[in-house]
Amino acid sequence: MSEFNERVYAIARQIPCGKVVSYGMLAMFAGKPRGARLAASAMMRCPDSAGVPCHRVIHSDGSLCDAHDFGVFQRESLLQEGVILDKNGRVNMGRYAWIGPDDLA
DNA sequence: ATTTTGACAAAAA
DNA sequence: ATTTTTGCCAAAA
Repeated sequence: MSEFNERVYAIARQIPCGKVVSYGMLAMFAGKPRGARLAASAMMRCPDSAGVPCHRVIHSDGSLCDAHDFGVFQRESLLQEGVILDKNGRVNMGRYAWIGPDDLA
């Protein structure tokens, strides 16, 4: 597994319940400022064994993922964690965006 | 080796 | 505010 992917998973595991991050931010925390799509590819593997809360990673504009099947799972998971979605089904990033991993602040 | 393909995102329109 | 275009970068075809 690439160094980048490892870091992506390690960081994603730190996302607290009830919070979310964009693929872009996640990529940035993992050291690849322009790797949003790569972070997405990594998440799509979403190793359950690694306990990665892949449903907490969404689009930078607060909208959820387009892939239908995953999108549904993601919406339900977030709602269950108490994340409120606006009438357009989007997350208020100002309120729910995760600040970043411990070893970064 | 070249082209296509994403669970993306910032910029332009 | 919403839709389209452009740029991204690794993996798969």
